[in-house]
Amino acid sequence: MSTSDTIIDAAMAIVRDQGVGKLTLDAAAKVAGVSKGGVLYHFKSKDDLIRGMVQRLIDQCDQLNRDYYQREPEGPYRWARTLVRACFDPTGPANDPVGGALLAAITVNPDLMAPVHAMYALWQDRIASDSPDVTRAGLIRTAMDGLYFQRLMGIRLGDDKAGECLMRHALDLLTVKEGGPS
Amino acid sequence: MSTSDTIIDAAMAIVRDQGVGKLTLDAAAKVAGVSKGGVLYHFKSKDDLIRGMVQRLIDQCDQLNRDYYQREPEGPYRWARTLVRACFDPTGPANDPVGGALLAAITVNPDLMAPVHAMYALWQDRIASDSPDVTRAGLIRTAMDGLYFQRLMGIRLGDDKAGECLMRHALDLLTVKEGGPS
DNA sequence: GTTACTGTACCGGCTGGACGGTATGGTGAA
DNA sequence: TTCACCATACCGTCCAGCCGGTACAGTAAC
Repeated sequence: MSTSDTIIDAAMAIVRDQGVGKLTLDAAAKVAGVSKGGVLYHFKSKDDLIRGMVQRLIDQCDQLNRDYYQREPEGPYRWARTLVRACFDPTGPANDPVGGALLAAITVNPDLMAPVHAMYALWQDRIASDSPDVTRAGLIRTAMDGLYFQRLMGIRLGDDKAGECLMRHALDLLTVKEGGPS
Repeated sequence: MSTSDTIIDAAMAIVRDQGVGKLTLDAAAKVAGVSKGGVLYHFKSKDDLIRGMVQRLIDQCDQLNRDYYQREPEGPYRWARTLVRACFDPTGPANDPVGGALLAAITVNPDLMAPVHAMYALWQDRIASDSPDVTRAGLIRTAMDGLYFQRLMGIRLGDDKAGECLMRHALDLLTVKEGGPS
């Protein structure tokens, strides 16, 4: 793994374990096993480091979604269903609040959220492209954001079983019933 | 209004307008029209100030929910419906990202989130108390968290009309149909 | 009513440390 | 010897928290 990736991993770990406030160039360097100069060689500034973290998160999420999309059967709400599945992937970046990258971005410099906004717009388009009821799909998608939010905030509402139920319920709402009511 | 409240208002305004990173004791003092010494007289430390902000937010949310609960017709999912209505209140703390208090808390010191966790548990109990399908109610509630998340992150997925649709759809899912499928 | 004392509310300067960023030195591979 | 890669040393700034004051009530004894 490249040094850049090692540094990003270190920064992610700090945010996850100690909070955004503890993310400093010194700390990231120490955890990554390099010097601060090393960090600043790969990232011109702290903003740049956070930019890297956000990009990493986006890439991971996007890759995860593409993988799940392949496995998801065709039909209406395919993208929305994909989003639900990916959100409950135990190894995905949604779990294990690696998403602290977002917290770092929005607190240090809101401009760093631009790539995230772009990605959200992209996902919105994807969902809209194959959802018979965009509002329904949007609601479920927003619920997935809620899960993300709860994980970021350290809120634990139910056990794994409750999470499983939630996922099934969400997928159920994204299944078009034959002859059912609108 | 007491000086303490004025200071909290000032801190909230700073977080909302300039971001969490700009929240310093000096800045809060300046906006509140007192000196830093004055701030530290009312709040023993910066953590203590953020504690006050979080508590204010919790109180506001709780009050809003109680108000809406009174107005909400009786029946199943009453608490869940209340939560949806309150979430779309244009004057409520959910809109207009005053909730930056949460960002301040989780970034500066995750321990400060403890009161929030407690409140979430309380709401969970309320919802569970009158929801025929707790998973359904939990999903909608999580979607409301998602809205909150999107607002915090500056993500704007649809216009006001889309928001209106989302609310109606959520309420619709919390309406027990006569003779409908389970 | 005046003096002495006490507590509340607030001011403003100071400092020690942390942190972002720079400048420069070193080192191994090509 | 050149260049990518990283280390070390250092600087300027910012900020939390501390502390010595001030103003202004009460209040109580004389």
